[in-house]
Parts: sequence; structure tokens; C-alpha cells
Amino acid sequence: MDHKTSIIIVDDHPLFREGLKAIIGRSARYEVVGEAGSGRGGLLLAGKHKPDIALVDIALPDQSGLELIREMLKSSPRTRILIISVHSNIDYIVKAFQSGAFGYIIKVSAADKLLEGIEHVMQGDYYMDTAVSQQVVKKLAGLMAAEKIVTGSGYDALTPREQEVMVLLAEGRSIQQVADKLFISPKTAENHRANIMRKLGLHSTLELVRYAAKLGIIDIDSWKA
Amino acid sequence: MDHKTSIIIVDDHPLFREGLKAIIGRSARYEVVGEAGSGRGGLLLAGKHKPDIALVDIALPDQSGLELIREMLKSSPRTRILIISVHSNIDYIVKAFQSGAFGYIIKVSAADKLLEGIEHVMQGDYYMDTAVSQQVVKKLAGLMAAEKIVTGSGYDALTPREQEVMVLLAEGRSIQQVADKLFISPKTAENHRANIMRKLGLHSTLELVRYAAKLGIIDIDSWKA
DNA sequence: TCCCGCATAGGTGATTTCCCCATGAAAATT
DNA sequence: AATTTTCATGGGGAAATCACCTATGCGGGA
Repeated sequence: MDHKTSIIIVDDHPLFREGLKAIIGRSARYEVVGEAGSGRGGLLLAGKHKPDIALVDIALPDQSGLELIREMLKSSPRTRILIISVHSNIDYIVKAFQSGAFGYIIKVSAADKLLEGIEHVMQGDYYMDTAVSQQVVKKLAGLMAAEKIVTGSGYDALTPREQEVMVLLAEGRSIQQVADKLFISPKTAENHRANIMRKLGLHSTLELVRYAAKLGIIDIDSWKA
Repeated sequence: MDHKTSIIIVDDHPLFREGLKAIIGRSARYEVVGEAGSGRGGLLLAGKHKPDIALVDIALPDQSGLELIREMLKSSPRTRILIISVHSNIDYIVKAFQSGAFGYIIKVSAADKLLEGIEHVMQGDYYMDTAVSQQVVKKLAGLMAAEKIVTGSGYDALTPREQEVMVLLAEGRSIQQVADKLFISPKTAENHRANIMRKLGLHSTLELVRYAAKLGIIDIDSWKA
């Protein structure tokens, strides 16, 4: 490598910044070229130094770290951003990556996780702390857990075929699409739909979606992402 | 620890099984108590030994490794299953965890990843190979990458009247109901609707509801009540 | 055997959707 | 002031969908 990897730190706790610098200082490959205690400060730093890496606390006094990510990437698109957070909450994690972060590390993690994360990110990979991947996996596995709740309602009064149709409709498929997917005539699909509506006491497609959402047949939480 | 961690291996390649055993043998804490080259064999082993860990190839000659996971957990629920796969495809990963796996490792990974994974899983944690978390993050980030574009060409580009119409539509009102509510012709309401769709890049009513949910125009959380 | 539930599909008229176009008023631009 | 653009309002017509009803073949129980 012909030059050191430049790093900026954005975190409102001076002591924590010192800690990060100490850890980074252990490796001769990295160099902290600036630090800031606020989002505004971080943005200026990013614009000025165009660093290779930015370590950003997700909870900043003047703005959300998520916004900062987006702003930073506008002025310095090549900077790889690593989020450092106290939260291992799945929503934060998802939003961080969606905002353009390349890595997500929990504050309580061991020091070597940080260097590990930086290395991965420098290689163009994403990086998730172990504690973070826990959450992500739970989220993924959770989709299935939700599907199990589907008993004890009118839903299991539906025939297997009707349940198939219902899932597709809840996902927003049109009658024609359902028919194609199940290799049946549109008319048949329509009839299944009508029977579903009657059995469940529904009167519009949106009500059907609501019903499906309530049973966990579809995941409306992912809509909010 | 008062006894060694017991491990069984299910993989149809004898050579690969040898490789795994060699790696595991490096640590005195682990003991391979059985191995099988098929799903059926693996199931018998699991029932007989009730091992702490099962390393399972996802691609088995006689059945899907995913089915095997479920069967195994029935006869030996306390066994922690680690999937070993050549695929880093997101669909396999998700299904593996949904089926009850605790870890997912790619075959090409370095040897220490295997031991790392086994340790994590023994602690009750989930484990994902780095290459795997790449896919998962891309999946998470990817969802919005598509929708993000829509957000940019946003809701505030709508005229006031269009926003009114949008709210009513998002609440599930029909064109006729919207027209009545706003004292306009159904045709006008229809036109507003079409303009909204075009401006926001939507193609169905459900997409419109999703969009509205994302912006908080409607409260989909109350659906779950 | 007879009946009923299930999956399949058609008919018909009303409604909705989709994709054009048109007009007047207001707002912005020149 | 003159012109263009945008907004809200509507319509026409073809295509799709909906609502409601009927019908057929098939399999499992009473």
C-alpha cells in the first residue's frame, strides 16, 4: 500500500474518541486524520479530507447519524462508513446499511472487532459485528415464526388452494398474475378470491391485505424500510 | 467443561468429511462421534448420539439438507446445527435459518471459520460466515436501493389535491368514495390517481398503500391489533 | 349409493382501470 | 403584457376486474 488508510472519527464522547484512536494506533496501516464531536463537524471533515474510512456514532447530538451518512456520501462518495452504535436493534442496523453504511459495530465489542471491521470494509466488503448478525438472523428466522401464528382464526377454514390464492393476493398480485402462477383460469382465481372474501367476511382487497398482515402471512414491517 | 463437545458430520463427500474431522481434531475440546454420507444416515446418527453439534451439507444425495434439519431437530432438539454449503445464495441462507439452523458456513472458507462457528453456536449464538453476511446485508440494503429512488422523486412533488386523494386511496377508499368525499367526478378522481401513480412510479393500489405506509401517511401498525 | 366439499370454469352486467384527450383558471415565465 | 406551464376539472373508449350465479367432475363420508 502506497499510503496509509485515512480515517476520521465522529462521536460526541471525547473519551470514546480517544479510545478509538488508541486502538487504531496499534496498527501502522491506519492514520486518524480528523475527529469531530458533531454531525456538522463530521460533514466538514469528510468534505475536507475525503477519508478512506469514517467511523460514525449513530447517535449524534445535532442530527441522526443516518442522515450524516447520506450527507457525507454526497460530498465524499468513496468514503467507506462504519457505524458504531450502542444499539443492536434490528431497525437501526437495517437503516444504517440502507443509508449507505458498509459496516456496523457495537460499542461494547472487543477492540479487535474494530480493526477486523475496518479491514473488511477496506476490501469493499460489508461488515457486521457478531452481535449484529444475531439480530439480523433473528429477523430472518422471525419471518417463519410469524407464519406459525396463523392458527385459530378463520384462515384455517380456508381450503389449501384458497390459502395459496390468499397469499398471492395479499402480496398484491392481480387476478391474472395469480391465475398464471397457479396455472388456472382467471375465472377460477376469481372464484377462489370470492370464497375467501366470503369466508373471512372481507369486502375489499385492502381489507384482505390487512387481514393477512394481522396473521403475519405478509410482513408489513418490511414496508417501512 | 466436564465432557467434550460431541459432533456429527453429514456430507456425501468422504474426502470432505475427512477434512472436517482433521480441522476439528486440532482442538481437544471437540469429538466427532459419527459421520454419515446421506440424510437418512444423518438422521439415524442424530437419534442415536444426540450430539451437541451437527455439521450438515445443505446438498445431500437423498434429500434436501433443509428437510434433514427439521427431521433432526424433532428427534434431537438440543442439537445445534451448522450448515455447510457451497452456496452463498441468499435464499438458501434464509431457508436454512428458518428451518432451525444455528450457523451457516461456506465450504471455501478458511479452517478457522469452522471452529469459530462451532464456538459461537455452542454459546447459543447464531453464526454467519463473512461471505454469508455479505449476502444478507446486500439483501437488506437492496430492498431500499430500489425503493429509495422512488422516495427521491417524492410525495411532495404531488399537488395538494393529489395528496388529498392519495390519503383517501391509501385508506382503502374506492374511486367512487373518493369522488363523493371530494365532490368531484369519479373521472377526476381517477385522473388524480393516475397522476399520483405516474409521479411516484407506482403500479398498483397495494404499492400505493405501501408507499403511504412508508411515509407514515397511514398507520399500518394498527392493523396488527 | 347419494350427497357434499373442493377445484375447476363460464356468463353477464356493473364497475374500475388504463391511456388518451380537452378546457378553464391560476401561476409562473418571458 | 403576452405566453407557457401547471392544476383541477372532466370525458371517451377499450380492456380488465368484480359480483353474483350457475355448472361439471372428482373424491370422501354417511
